[in-house]
Amino acid sequence: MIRLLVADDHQMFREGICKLLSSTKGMRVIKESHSGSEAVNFIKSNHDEIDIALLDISMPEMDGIEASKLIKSIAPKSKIILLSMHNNGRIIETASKIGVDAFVAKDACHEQLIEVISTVHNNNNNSFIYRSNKGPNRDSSLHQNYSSKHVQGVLELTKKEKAIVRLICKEHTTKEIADALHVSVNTIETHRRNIFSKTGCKNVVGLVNFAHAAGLV
Amino acid sequence: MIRLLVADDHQMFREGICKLLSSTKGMRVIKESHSGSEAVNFIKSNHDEIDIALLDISMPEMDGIEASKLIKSIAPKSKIILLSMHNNGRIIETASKIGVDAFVAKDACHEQLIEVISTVHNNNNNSFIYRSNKGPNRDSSLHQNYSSKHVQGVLELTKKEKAIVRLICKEHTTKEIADALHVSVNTIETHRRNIFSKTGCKNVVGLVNFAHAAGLV
DNA sequence: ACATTTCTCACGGAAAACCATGATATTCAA
DNA sequence: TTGAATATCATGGTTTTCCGTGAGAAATGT
Repeated sequence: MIRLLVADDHQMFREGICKLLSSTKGMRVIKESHSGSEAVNFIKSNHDEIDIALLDISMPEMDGIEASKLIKSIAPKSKIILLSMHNNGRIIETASKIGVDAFVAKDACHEQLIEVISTVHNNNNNSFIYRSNKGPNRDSSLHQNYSSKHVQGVLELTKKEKAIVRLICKEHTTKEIADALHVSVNTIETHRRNIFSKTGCKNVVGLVNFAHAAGLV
Repeated sequence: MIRLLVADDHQMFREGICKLLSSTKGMRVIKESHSGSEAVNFIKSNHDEIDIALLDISMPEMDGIEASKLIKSIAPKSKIILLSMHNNGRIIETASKIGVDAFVAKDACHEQLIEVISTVHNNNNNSFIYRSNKGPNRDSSLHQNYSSKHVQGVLELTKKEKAIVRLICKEHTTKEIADALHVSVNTIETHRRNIFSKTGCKNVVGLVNFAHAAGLV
């Protein structure tokens, strides 16, 4: 019996997927969560009750990537499968780097998901599984403009950078953000440049798209 | 027996919701579609087989809004319920104006959806139903800056405008878009201004967010 | 055929974004 | 404690966006 946790902020999707999984032989949904932090808290106090956590990338309070890192640190035996409706190549890369076991796009069918769950459950070689019907979207990587500093694998944004991305996505200008955070405009501009470097975006437009795919908004 | 059509490009969501609906007494999912155009085509050749169409806003080829208009014109008796993960106030407004019967956010639970389906089915007074657990997001409407031309109810973008929005969302500059469409930069700038007016966005960032909510990307 | 909308283009100007580069202070984990 | 990563700030310049305004041509629908 594979014991599952399912976290997704869209209740309708969560209920649907849980219904599908629950009616699959050998699987049981132990816990449904509406946010990353709720999922992490559950696992923190119920160490050995979950075999695999299915986490949506895009969630409020704490996104799937952040939640994955915490879960891997507090319960290293738990397997993690990320779900997402976007399939941004960079995010998939990040996921695999932080030890996530699989990435399944929501355009996959539920049989594929079930197959991945089984494989992950029976698999101990730490390989990374990717499933989608469209293939990873490499559009954004066309615009890669890494500075030499970031050539190698710095794929994650810092907390401050994430906060700035969120403010940008709320239509705030650089000046407004600088005022809000009580720092100089120059500082925010530097952050912006670093963020572009890390995410491979050409401009704010790409950044907003990235934020949607990464669940930052 | 309420006969349903369910259209959503994310197969996993579609399967889940269909499973939930199919196991509800009095409801039957007649047809699943992965795009707006597929849904429209089915209804075109199967006029009287569908009572209610559940359409996701965000779909490739043809979005839910576009599909709604076509369905209402070829099968006026069909009821339409729009589903969306975002709940942008402006889009909801548009939906109600074009005669959609209900708007249900994906953060609602499936009981709410079922209740709305029943209500819509038994309702002939053409009222518009809205269901979400968060309430419509009015953030973007804080930045309303309608020009006098558009004060009254021009809520929809033209085909060209939609095309331009899509290009903007692909990180193309105004000049690039002008070249691609073989028109002057001034023309694209005018389009941009009109688009901002219609959508109430402050800048491209807001526009990209709108595009995501409206299913244009 | 006529009115409305849509699409096209132009000019001038202000604001914001974007780029390159370099530098110092702080924080934090090894 | 000592690097490494993070966060801070600066200077000067180019490009792009954003705004207001006005207006003619093309397409569309009634």
